[in-house]
Amino acid sequence: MPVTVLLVDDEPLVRAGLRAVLEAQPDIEVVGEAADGAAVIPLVRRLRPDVVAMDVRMPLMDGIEATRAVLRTIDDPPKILVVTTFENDEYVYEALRAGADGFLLKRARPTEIVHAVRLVAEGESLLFPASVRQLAATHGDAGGNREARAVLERARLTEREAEVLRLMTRGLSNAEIAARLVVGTETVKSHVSAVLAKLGARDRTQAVIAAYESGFVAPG
Amino acid sequence: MPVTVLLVDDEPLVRAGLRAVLEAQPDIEVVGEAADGAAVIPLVRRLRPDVVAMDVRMPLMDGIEATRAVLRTIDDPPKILVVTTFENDEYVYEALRAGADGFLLKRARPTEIVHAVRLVAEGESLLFPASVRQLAATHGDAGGNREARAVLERARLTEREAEVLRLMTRGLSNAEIAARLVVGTETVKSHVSAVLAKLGARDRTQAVIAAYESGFVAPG
DNA sequence: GTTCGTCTCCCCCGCCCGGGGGAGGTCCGG
DNA sequence: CCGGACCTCCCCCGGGCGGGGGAGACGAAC
Repeated sequence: MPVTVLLVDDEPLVRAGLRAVLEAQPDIEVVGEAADGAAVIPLVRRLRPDVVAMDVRMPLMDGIEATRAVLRTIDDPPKILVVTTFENDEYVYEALRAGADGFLLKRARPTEIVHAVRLVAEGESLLFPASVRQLAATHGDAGGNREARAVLERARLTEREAEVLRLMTRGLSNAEIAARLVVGTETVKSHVSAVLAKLGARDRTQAVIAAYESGFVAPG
Repeated sequence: MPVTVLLVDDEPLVRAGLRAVLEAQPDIEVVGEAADGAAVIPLVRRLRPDVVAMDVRMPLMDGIEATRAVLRTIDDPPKILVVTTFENDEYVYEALRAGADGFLLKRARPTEIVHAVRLVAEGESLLFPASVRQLAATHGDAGGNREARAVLERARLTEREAEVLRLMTRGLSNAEIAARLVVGTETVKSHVSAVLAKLGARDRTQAVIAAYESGFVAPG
């Protein structure tokens, strides 16, 4: 069965864009749209979407409030994918606190958008989707770190994946990790790929950054 | 003129190995050997080597003491390249404090050894030579960070290189950095290579790790 | 007993990365 | 005036990396 998505954004253009991108996927179905967070609750009750793509900034009720409302009033709530325009949107931290499962930049490429929807639908948390990892890297606020750590935990790396990530943060290559763990390099590649996917990282460097920024490893 | 090196190690075998590796290079010349730190001062006075490859653990006077002695009593002192067997040798921090310019693991590959000698001879500090970067990553001691930071400063990245490193720590690819700085990707590659060389990093991931471990960038 | 998650390994493939070496430009200081 | 440092760009080249897809083995949970 396909992944069902509810779009919540005050701009019709953005909704149309998201719909076009997502509907192009055979396994994703957009089941509804809303122009404001205030309309979300009844729609979620009726449509029971797997994922809600939620804009942060909306006129009546913003994405943070709407996220809180959904999680508070709906049992077996849908996954919340927060959609934001700006990288340095402090609201994303609010959304994290509110319980959002992932983030998405509006200017993300279609493949990234699709990827993000699938990931959250599968129950994986998107720690550093698209360029939000850059936000984490730039944001000087100390409070943000705690949330990131919590989300990393929710990313639920398996034991082996966590071990591989730890060795990545030591600067080891795939071959070196393989030697250290006494497995084949192909195995390591599998784990590394899993780590990259779960962290929303494009390459091992971004994964290591995510590890530092989230407190998975600490410097010094 | 060639780089002149003085070998200081209590094990003849290690000295022979280092000599063999270094003498194979046309631009490197081993001008002397000593079996203990206690013999270093007069030898340095007489031979005036560019680099002293100094073992840390020696019977009479260890490498840290010898390093302090050399820097204290010799004007225009040679560069000190500390040679150690173990990755987790707390002594390397002592050596850093004492003013050593670089580190070298005995099990490093010949090319790495040669590379390290050339680098310190050129006045570059080896922040994470060979696998000492792994030490920095594992070592939980908070005190170690200050030294690393100091050495990073001594690595003297140019302004442009520092900027490139900063963008690397944001997870950007060479192409993305090029776009950001409005230069060609080949230019970025040059800067990246320079950064890797100065930090003793093998790839951008290790460079980012070094940046975090040294305090060049801080998480959160 | 069957499903599911995890760990393991395999193949193919494109591409970015990093090494090596070279070269022109500016600007500053000796 | 002439180095020297720095920034810029170029070439060639090999290899590691990451994506995609598949598959077998094992133990735990249902």
